[in-house]
Amino acid sequence: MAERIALVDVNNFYVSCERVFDPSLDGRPVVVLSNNDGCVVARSQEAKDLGITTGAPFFQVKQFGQSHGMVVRSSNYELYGDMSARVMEVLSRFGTWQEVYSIDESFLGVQGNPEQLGELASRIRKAVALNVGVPVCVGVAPTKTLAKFANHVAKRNAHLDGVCSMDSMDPQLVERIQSRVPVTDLWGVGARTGTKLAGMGVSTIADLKAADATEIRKRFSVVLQRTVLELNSIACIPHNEERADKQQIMYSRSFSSPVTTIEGMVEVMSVYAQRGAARLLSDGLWATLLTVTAGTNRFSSGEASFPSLTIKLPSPTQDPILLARLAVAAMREIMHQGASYVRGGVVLSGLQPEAGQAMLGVFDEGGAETHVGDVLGAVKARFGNKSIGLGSGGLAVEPDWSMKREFSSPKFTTEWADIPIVRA
DNA sequence: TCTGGGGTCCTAGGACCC
DNA sequence: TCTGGGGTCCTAGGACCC
Repeated sequence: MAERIALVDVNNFYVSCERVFDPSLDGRPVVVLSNNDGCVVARSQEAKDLGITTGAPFFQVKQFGQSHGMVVRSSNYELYGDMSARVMEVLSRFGTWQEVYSIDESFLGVQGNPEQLGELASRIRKAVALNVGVPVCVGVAPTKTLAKFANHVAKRNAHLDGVCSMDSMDPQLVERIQSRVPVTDLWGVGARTGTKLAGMGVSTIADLKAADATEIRKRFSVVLQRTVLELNSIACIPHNEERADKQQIMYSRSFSSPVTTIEGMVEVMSVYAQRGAARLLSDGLWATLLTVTAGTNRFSSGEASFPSLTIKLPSPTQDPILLARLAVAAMREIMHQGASYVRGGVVLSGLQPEAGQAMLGVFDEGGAETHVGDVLGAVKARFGNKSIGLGSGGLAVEPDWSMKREFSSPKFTTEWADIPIVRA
């Protein structure tokens, strides 16, 4: 009985979620766009086959795609978040431990002989398809890095039926594959490191596996050294089943049209700070640092500018009034007269649990304001995000910089009015 | 006309302390 | 004229991930 790690992820997750509720999308090229309908962030296999790349600006591929029958969706994070929770719940039944790694990926602790591991991987796949309706691939190996690699192999070889368990593979075959796959396809090796490695004659996974781990650490970092060890079946990336405590909360968006006035950015900061405060409240956290950022268009000619300012909060807080006021004041300080901003953001960091502050709160003059935050949060939870807000954050009408979502599907699973009706 | 958002971890270097 | 060494904490920046 060997201890192994399975990496399960959903194929083309956002597209697969859309397909569950609209089967007419099956077999067609489908893309899902980023916020503001800016870039392509997810593609169906058919869209990949058309040559549409991740990150492609939508306006550049729109014409071409649509002339090939491509279907476009704006991102529907309410739907994807809910579908993700369902997938993770199903996966949790199969592991001795589970680490949810991203919205569509999870590591699982699994055990068994080679035959049992292969069967388990197939069962996982069937269970998710049956219970949630989305397709997954499963990679099983002794380390996280190799599990990611096995998953990569499962995805690229249709005859494997979405499953690859390294224990059942001929070692020579593994070696052959590793000597063909570029090192930058590996988890943890990006473009920068790839270039530097190429200069040392390391271009495939097999090359990196054969490299001297100590030397790699000297020239790169402990991160890449771990990758080398993991390729050699020495597990050294720890798993944290407990979600590590959040380090920061960021609310940052590009605008659907540029903001050029101080009043405009003041409005943005007020809204964004309140969104950030709402997340602090729901996570039970206080912030001690507040950063505001703005940015001009980095693609247009001329000097781009990205002003930002971090301030230390007078005391740990989650108070939306205080945060909005300080964010607005900070933005007034850094923004340039006459600049045309296409994005803005509020970052809350130096986070600490509110529980530790409960006793101090009694002596804290911010106590009354905090109460307002609770009320705001409760009203929003019950009547929706737009039901109440402070000052310029309480906008009854969408401002013209607010997000564009032209092709959104309904919130099939999280909104009563949007729940699909089935007639038999 | 139009180009995402939200994170993590590691390292180097400076400030400060004894 | 000589000008330590070890430690911690913080921050900025780099690299990576999905």
